[in-house]
Amino acid sequence: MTTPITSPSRTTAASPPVGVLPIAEHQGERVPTIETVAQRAGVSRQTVSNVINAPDKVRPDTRVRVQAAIDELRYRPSRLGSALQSRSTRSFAYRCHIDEAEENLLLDRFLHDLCRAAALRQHHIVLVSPADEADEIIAYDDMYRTGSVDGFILSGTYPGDPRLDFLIAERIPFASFGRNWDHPELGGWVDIDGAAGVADAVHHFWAGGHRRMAWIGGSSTGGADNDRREGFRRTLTELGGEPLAIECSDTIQGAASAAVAALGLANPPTAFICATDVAAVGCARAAAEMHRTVGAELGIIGFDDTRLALAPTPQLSSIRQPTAMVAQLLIDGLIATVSSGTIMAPQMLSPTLIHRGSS
Amino acid sequence: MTTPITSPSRTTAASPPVGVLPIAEHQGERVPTIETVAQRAGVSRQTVSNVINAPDKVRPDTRVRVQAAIDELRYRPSRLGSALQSRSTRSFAYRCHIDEAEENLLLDRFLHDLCRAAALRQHHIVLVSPADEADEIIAYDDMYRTGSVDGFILSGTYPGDPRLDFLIAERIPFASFGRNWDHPELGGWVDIDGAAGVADAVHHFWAGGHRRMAWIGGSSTGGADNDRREGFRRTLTELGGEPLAIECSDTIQGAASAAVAALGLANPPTAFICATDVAAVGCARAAAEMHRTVGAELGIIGFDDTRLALAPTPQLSSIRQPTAMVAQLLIDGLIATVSSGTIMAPQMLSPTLIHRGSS
DNA sequence: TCTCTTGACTTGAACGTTCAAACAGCGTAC
DNA sequence: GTACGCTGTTTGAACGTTCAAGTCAAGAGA
Repeated sequence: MTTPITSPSRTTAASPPVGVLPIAEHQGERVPTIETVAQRAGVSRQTVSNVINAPDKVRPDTRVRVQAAIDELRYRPSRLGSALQSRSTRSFAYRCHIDEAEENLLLDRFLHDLCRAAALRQHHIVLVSPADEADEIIAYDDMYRTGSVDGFILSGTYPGDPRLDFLIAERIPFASFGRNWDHPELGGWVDIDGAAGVADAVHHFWAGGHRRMAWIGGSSTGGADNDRREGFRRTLTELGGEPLAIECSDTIQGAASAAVAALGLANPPTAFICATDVAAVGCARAAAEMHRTVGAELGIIGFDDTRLALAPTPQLSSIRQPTAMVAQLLIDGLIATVSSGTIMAPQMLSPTLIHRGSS
Repeated sequence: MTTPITSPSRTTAASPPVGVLPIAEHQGERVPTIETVAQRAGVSRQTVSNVINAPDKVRPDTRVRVQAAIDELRYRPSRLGSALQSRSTRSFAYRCHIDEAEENLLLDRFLHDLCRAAALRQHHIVLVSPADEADEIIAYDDMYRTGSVDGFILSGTYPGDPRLDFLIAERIPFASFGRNWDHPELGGWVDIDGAAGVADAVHHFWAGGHRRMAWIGGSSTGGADNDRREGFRRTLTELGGEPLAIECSDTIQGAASAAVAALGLANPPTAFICATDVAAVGCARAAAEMHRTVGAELGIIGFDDTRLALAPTPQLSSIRQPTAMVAQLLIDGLIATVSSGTIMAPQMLSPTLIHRGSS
């Protein structure tokens, strides 16, 4: 390469672009349109459109001729043109949940699944990144009114969530990962039965001989956390055990000290069921600090089955949420909402307890 | 609420939507267009357009009249309409990097920063989620040709990265977090001087009396990893020290066992400089296992300054990348590329060593 | 008074698509 | 032999915006 080297600047001020590569469009090369293809194939634009959208309406020989023109010109229909006409952008907005304060490996996975599910249906995910809660609703309103997206995917709903109220009141299409805690009957959501997942874990430990179990979770008032903790309480009480629920900050360190304290009690738990994998890793660390062996005698089960669960030795059992399925159901549900104008039926999915060395 | 409760189904099959909420558009309510506003204000559409895009071209009294109509109707200009006309969607694609195998807290943060930076410039980020590397290029090609986005933001570039070759060859606008390793002089990137960051860490430890330091990093062939490791080697050699570079899998566990092994050597290192926070947490765990106190006598410095660095006790020093700045520069650079047709000038930013208890 | 300029606003056209209606050609039924 | 239907294709219009060109009235300069 003989291009002269532009020495990289180290300043933080934005410097003007240095010209190197001429973008095709700036070179006067026009992107082929449906009209270009039509002329090339000697047909009208509508016939080209039909070849793409309804091939059976076109005589086979015409079809191959048009297809050849499409291939030669590398024509792809403009999403803008069809969006304007069909009044649908084929894209949904999702809030970029990344908050430095919380572990969110699960939502990362969900975001990934969401993209894939959307792509399967020829849709795109557009991110929103509001500064705060009030801004979030403003951003949604703006995106919908400008026609940037057809609807919204939510996650992490909670009792009194203003986003749901807003979207329903404004009659904007949405689908949510997380039930509508206040009015589940309204639908528009897919959720995981967290209480059932925790119940599985309790039964598993009970069958393994554990009689004293502790719940360790965040102090969050979120609906999902309560649901899981209550699942723990109820199930263990039904079995005749005495539930111990411990609140701690949602960090490895916070859970670790809480677990150390619990293990120091007069009648310490022999098994921990955790609201998140973060808390579970904290328990594992506490066990190490107290020189206790994790496994049959000291059980730990996490939640979400993220990569974190694989970090300790032994690896941690965890309750896995079928995020890919959730994503697919939400995308399909939201597409249906957009086209039919009706909210999707609610769906509750069951999580799966993944067994590893810690239980 | 008296709406009849639809019992949530527990099946995994997608069920048809149950109607509850009529979407506004399906009720015959038309979204206001520029024409609606024009009629309401008794002016032509172009005047409305001017009020929005060039207010100084409109007489003040007309302006307030039109603005009142806009407010009353809650009119927002259609992004589709203007995009079609201006041939620009004001959106960029970014690949959803989430791979179950790797820790990516840094890229999460970057994604967040990217959204914010884009929003500041009235742009949106659209996600791509390709199945594999070949699919990635196909997806880019598709998105660009269909006019779904104006350009691409890349991250995690590496020597021989086919994406850069493709985008340059096809003359598609892009900007990359991570230099063009093969042809840095072509520009189009913003990167962090990883070697310089590591050099800072080495100097810091050297000044603190450490003479034997170890580098712990993944076995990745990525450009950034090599750059950082070589920065370590070079700096320590210049100071007269003897560098020890250890390769391990990029997991907490992998780094921990590598660090345990290193600490068991005849002439063990007294400080670890790590390619990622993941590796640094592994070192901290190794120290705990070997009953060594992290701090002045056993130093650890991580990379990326993610939440992970805050998990151990003491918290870990880490080399922080200014991702928000990178995001802003890339967005501005890409916007300039789209409008001018020239690739942005390369920019190298310096990372910052954040001091905490571990060094 | 006539022309020229300026400011304020309007109109036509275009961006790339698809829906709906129109149309041509051909075979079939009465 | 006219009417009808079917198939394959074309044409007009519309989606919502903005650019470019146009109109029209008022003020300035000669």
